[in-house]
Amino acid sequence: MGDTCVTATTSDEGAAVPVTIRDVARASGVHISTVSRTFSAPHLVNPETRVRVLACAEDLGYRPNRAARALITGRTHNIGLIIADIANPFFPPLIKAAESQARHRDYHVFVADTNEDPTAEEELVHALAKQVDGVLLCSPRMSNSLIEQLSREVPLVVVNRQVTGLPCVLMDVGQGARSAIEHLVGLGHRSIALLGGPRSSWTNREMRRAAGAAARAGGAELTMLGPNAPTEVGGSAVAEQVRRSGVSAVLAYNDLMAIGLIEGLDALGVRVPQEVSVVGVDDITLSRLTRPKLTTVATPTGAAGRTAVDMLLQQDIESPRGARGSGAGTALGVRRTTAQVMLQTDLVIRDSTGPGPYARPARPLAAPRGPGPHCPADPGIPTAATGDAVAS
Amino acid sequence: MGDTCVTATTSDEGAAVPVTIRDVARASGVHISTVSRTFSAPHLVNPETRVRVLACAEDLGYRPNRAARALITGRTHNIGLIIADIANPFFPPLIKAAESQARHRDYHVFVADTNEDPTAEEELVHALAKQVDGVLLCSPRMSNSLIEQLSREVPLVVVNRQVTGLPCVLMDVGQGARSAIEHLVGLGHRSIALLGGPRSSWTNREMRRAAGAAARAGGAELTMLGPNAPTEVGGSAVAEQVRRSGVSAVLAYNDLMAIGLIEGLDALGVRVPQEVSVVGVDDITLSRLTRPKLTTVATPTGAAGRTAVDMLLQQDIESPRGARGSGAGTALGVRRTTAQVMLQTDLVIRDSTGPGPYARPARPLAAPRGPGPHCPADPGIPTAATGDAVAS
DNA sequence: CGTGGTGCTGCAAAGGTTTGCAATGAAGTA
DNA sequence: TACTTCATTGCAAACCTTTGCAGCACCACG
Repeated sequence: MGDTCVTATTSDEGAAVPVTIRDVARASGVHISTVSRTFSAPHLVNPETRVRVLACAEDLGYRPNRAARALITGRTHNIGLIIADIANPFFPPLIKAAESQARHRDYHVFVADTNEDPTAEEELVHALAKQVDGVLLCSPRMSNSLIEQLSREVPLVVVNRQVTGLPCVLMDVGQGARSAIEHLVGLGHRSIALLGGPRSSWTNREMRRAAGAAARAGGAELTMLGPNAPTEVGGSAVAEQVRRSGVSAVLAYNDLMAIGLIEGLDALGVRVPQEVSVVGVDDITLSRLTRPKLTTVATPTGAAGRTAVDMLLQQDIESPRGARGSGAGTALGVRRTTAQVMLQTDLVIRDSTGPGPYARPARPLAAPRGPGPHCPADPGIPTAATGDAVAS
Repeated sequence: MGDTCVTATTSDEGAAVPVTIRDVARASGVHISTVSRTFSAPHLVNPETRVRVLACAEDLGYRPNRAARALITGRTHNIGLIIADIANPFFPPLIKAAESQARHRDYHVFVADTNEDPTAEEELVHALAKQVDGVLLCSPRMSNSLIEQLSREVPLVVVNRQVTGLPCVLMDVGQGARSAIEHLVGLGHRSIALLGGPRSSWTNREMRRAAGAAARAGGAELTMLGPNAPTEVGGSAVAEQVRRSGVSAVLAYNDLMAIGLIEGLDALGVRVPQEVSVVGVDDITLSRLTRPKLTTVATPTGAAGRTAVDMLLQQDIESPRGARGSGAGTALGVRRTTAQVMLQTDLVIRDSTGPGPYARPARPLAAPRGPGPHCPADPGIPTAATGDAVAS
């Protein structure tokens, strides 16, 4: 209704003529198996024949049917990518990196969004299992045991979570949280809040652990607030609570929450960083655009995507699915190699953190020693740990 | 290198035992065709048999192989979604809506990112053609003729572009641009710049056309700047140019550019909206978080995603692919129904626009009549034109 | 008792491709 | 000449599922 305008027309149009391997064989006067080999094992066919077949194929617009190929090879050349929330700007760089890496290996990526719902996650893995060669689970919310169980159905690589026996790509948020707390303590903050994320998040647990330890070591008091939804709304919702708690600094689960919190504090008339300092995690593009610009722990999302794809593909190659010839399920334990890769994080100091109540007046705005300040133009993501960092 | 840590272990683990329809048939003592029917045509099998088969299937963990099914039915129950840039916050809501709509219809969505590259776009359509039942082309950058040609290979629905003979989902950016210009003229601006986007974008052409007409009608001068990359960088890059041009207001191709521009102007010491007013297009979440909050033309992205999926599925149902039985390609023109849906846009007035040089001093901050101001909490997206708005 | 209908199930072909094996012919070796 | 090797190609089975057709048993009706 409303002003929505709908125009409809009908037209005669030629339907797609599916051209198969048989058509190419007929056109080039060879057997279909020769055509097949022209594409999947070119070195086995006579160069002359090959060019003839290729010409015919080109001519007819032939493209191998991946479904049929998958049926017999057991490899679809697709990989699934399960994302907790595609609208969270943390993920797009990871997705892009994974897609590009996959494309280089002649793989396609199936992206699915779970809306942070563990049930949807499980359902999605099942649905994808038969049409992909493996699945990348990004920031999964389901239980470890369920993940392990699902991994028997389809090869899995887990991102942002540690599951024993499964290949994992982790970001060192522990180190990141430590740097952040040290930075805040160095600025003279002694009363700090940790704005927690989803309860079932590995990252969340890791941050609590590391931040707690770092606060103790620095003689600061750490208040745990949460769990919260990892969104701006989740952040702005606790602004009042933060103000009441009387802390002078906050480390948020991610940038989105940090930004939401700053908004919320602003609405309450609390100024950042003059009255409260805020640190985020992820270094999403947005964090460079808000006022004040966000101090945050940069996570190497692109590298994580690439590494995860590499680990998945490597794992796949070792254990080809759908073994042929042998009779009934001869599933004698396949020796599988799993690895865990930990990627470095980096504190990026911008404008949302400032001196706290216990700041030494001598050097007012001095950044603490340790993790040096970064140029905001350079995200400071290490290039280490791309594919070749995967040990066997 | 760096601090990257790699841990590797090997473990014996049971490989996935692929359980097929045959296993279920054997276990439940019926023929495979009965098992097949239990899943795809339950009403054709004896209730008793059905429960027995279902029990066995459940027991064995059987799940139909979609690839094999696709081979014979010609329908994969997947749809492809080709996106110009997944990192552009305009798209995630569209993707989410499309996925959710597809899921309701028992379809899965294959998302792919082209990085705004027309060549990648074409390649992707080809690659997807055989493994999906249809493709949603979102903001395509390739030529109309190429799109038409590809549509003979796989059913297509085009979003944010008008291609005759093909089903299209459009957002009325023309109306949006008009409202924006009228808003600016009403505020007393007479010299306005249009920050153009990619040259090959339909939205871009449409905006130029409508904005030009509206400016003429309002007695304002419109300067065209562009083409530019539809990103923050693209926006900040023209800040200097905008300042030199001496305009008092700018309508940007999208919010990302508008935000980038505001950043750029800020760096040059030009204040928004005091010295220059800026309007964006899309109403991405981000536009509510920047300072100043962005005045923008809200586009109904979610509705577009849902509508596009519906149109694709409807089209698919009419012309099932891979007709069986009939001999060689009997591709006698299939009667296909195409529709074009135009979705309404809406001007959302926030803080990045203010009075211009010719503002009437009487009512200093009065918003112009016409499109009323919106409550920022409510994006003001009309709920019209979801699936059922598709005429046949 | 014969006929027709109905409800359920089995049979077998089909879909497009890959691949182990066998066949062919040519070239090389003894 | 006879035997081996090699490169190239064809043959046919296999992958897993769907579906038109036919068979069967059973019931009702005339």
